[in-house]
Amino acid sequence: MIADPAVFDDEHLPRRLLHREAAVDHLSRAWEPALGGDPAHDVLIHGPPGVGKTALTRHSLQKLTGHADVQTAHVRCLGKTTAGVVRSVLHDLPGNDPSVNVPREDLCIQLQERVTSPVIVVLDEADGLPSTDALDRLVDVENLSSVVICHDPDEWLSRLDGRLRRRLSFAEFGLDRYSVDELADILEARANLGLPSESVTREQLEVIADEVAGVARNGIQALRQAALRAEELQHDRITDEDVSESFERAKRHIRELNLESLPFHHRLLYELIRMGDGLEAGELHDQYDAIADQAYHGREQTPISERARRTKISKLVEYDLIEVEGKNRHRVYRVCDREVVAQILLNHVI
DNA sequence: ATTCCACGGGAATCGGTGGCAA
DNA sequence: TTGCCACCGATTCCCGTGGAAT
Repeated sequence: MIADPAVFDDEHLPRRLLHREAAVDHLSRAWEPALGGDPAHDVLIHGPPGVGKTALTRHSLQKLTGHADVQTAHVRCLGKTTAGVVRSVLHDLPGNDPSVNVPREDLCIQLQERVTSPVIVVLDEADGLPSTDALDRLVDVENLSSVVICHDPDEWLSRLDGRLRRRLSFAEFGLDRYSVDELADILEARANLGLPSESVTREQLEVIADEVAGVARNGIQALRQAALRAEELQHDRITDEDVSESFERAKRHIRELNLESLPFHHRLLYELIRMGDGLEAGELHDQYDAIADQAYHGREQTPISERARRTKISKLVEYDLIEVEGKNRHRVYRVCDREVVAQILLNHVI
């Protein structure tokens, strides 16, 4: 059923971005100076998750670098320190990576030296930065211009000093969620590329677009899951049931990927919570202590303190893997989807 | 009103890595 | 080669907070 799986990857960039013409124009204008070898203008792009901010930027940068001598760096800011951001920019530019123990100030100096012609740096998920210090460092570099991608522009701008705020709000724009029709167009284009012709109807695509409320990323994943289900059940085209089942499957898939990406501590706590099906904090800690020695036996890691467990638990919540009910000592932990299982062996322990 | 208890922020610390100078 | 230093991520320790239980 799926002719080309890559079409449904998060990283896949379509040749043409549908329904983002205005935004593409906006970016081209801001970057126009770079065509003549001058620094581009800074840009602030905002909008809810999954509406194509990153795709838009990557797509437009690709076009730009095709006919202008511009270097680019794409930084995923989430959880990065200032040094981490600068390091990541250096990584994307030509030259060797500085070693891990180079002080922050030296990294900034290296960056100054390395940027001799126009460079555009994308700070993706900039809300994830602890401070705006990283941006301060970047704008200090001559010839370097930035693209800041964030969810809440007001919150972001309020964190900046006047000079930076003016620089960024010069070319600022937001992306909205797609309408059902627009997203259905996007899904149709993907289906044409990745699925055999006529395997999905326009109506089904609209159902998906509607269900995911205009969030392109989720829509594409749902379409993929619908196609996978059709494949498993050997339908020659996607059925309405494949579609209605696809949403839960897409969510589950994302959760499974998230869970597997986490270290052992997290997965062990997750598994305890899953088996407990509604555990109070006290119970959770007791169970952890009871099995810790055996569970960690033969592993590099060692059991962690209660405080550290709380940090892991917050991470599980952040990743939408568990939920918390109640307050204070009566809060209860529960997994969001009991079908999502951590692939660790606990049966011999519990 | 007081006690209890878990949360979560922040500072200190630990362990591993790698450059650099003696 | 060896010792020293700076980095960083992960962890522990300390503690203020706040709502339920007593």
